[in-house]
Amino acid sequence: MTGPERPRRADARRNVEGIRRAALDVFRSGGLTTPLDEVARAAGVSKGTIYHRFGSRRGLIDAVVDELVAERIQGIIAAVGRLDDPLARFEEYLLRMWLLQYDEPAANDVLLRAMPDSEPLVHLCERAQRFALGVLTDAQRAGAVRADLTPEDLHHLILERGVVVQAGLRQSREDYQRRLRFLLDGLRHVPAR
Amino acid sequence: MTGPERPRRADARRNVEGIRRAALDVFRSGGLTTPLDEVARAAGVSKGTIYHRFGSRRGLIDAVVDELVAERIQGIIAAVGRLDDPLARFEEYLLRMWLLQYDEPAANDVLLRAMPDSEPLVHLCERAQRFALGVLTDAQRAGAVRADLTPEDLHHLILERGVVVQAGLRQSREDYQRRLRFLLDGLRHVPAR
DNA sequence: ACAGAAGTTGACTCCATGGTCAAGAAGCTA
DNA sequence: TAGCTTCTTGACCATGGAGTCAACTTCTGT
Repeated sequence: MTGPERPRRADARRNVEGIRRAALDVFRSGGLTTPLDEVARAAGVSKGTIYHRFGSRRGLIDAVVDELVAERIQGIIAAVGRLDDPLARFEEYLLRMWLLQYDEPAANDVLLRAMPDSEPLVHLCERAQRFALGVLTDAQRAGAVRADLTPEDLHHLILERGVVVQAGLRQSREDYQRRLRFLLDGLRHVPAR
Repeated sequence: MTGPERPRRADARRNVEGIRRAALDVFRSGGLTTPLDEVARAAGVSKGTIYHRFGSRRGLIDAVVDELVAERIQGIIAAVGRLDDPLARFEEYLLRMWLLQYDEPAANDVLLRAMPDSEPLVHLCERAQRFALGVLTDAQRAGAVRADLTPEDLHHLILERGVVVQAGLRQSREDYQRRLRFLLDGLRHVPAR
């Protein structure tokens, strides 16, 4: 759609790259809502330049989201895809998604808010969701996961973790992980009690 | 400590009462962080009056917190206290706290932020926590709840729900409740698997 | 080395919110 | 009802972040 991009001036190219780097850095540690002034400062550039180059906050996010999260999620899908046991696949998928959320504040923002109109993101999320659906139904068919768990539940469980992490209730990674275990146990098939 | 309160003028008394009512109303539906202008509007009074009468946002909250949440929490403690079965007590306590959070956004704010220096609140929270500890250890002694669940976990599980509800991920009360079930099931004693 | 295009800047506007205070309004008492 | 005191008001200050733009700076091709 966009024409053959007439070449930009050298300093412009340099800046765009610098801003991308800075954004990755800043967003990774502070989430997608970090003030753009900070990105600007980190890139040694003025806020105006960011707007000039990327149009808006969202533009910048779109330009960076792939490297920021998409790769990680694809990595998870790939890794889980390599497993055989249905229950292991199910639990590993959730666990890895949840830990990604803990490790990268930005991942939540992506999963939570940036979605509505970032094309590549929507695509990615759909893909993940489709994958999750497969994992879930397999695990249920194998009798490893409770039957009343719906795909929406799964989706919700992930969003929920995002919110929790984002809120910054102090908890060490170990505690976080231990508590995820509680959750997972609650999702397993309940033999008649 | 405060002297015998020389009587206030009639309009002042009327306003204080009106503001309290309005605050209850507004905070109930919007949480404790709702702009005070809204409270003022609802009370048919100017923002300045609120500050004059209550000193600060926190002052207003303190003046209202009891009627807003304290009673509800005490109600829960009382109701659960009447139950006998340890597991039922445990689950009922959590369930009711969680539903309270769903039903009243303000409850979260109370549990989450207002705490640090509101005396009555601190007191109440301590009481609830002590109660929860009893419920937990009883349930664990009875072998109904997993042994590796700590009191901190319990506390955290409640805060967590608060955050989730506050974030306003759309979910009907039914879905919310159904998902709580997953959580509770994950907390039960796990017979050797 | 210069003209003109491309790029950058930072001060500016806007908006929302918390909180303050001098001036004016209203209640109370004699 | 006058006069004193208590109250209320709403305009005002401060903060902090989003986004804009006219003026200035830096490239680049000739």
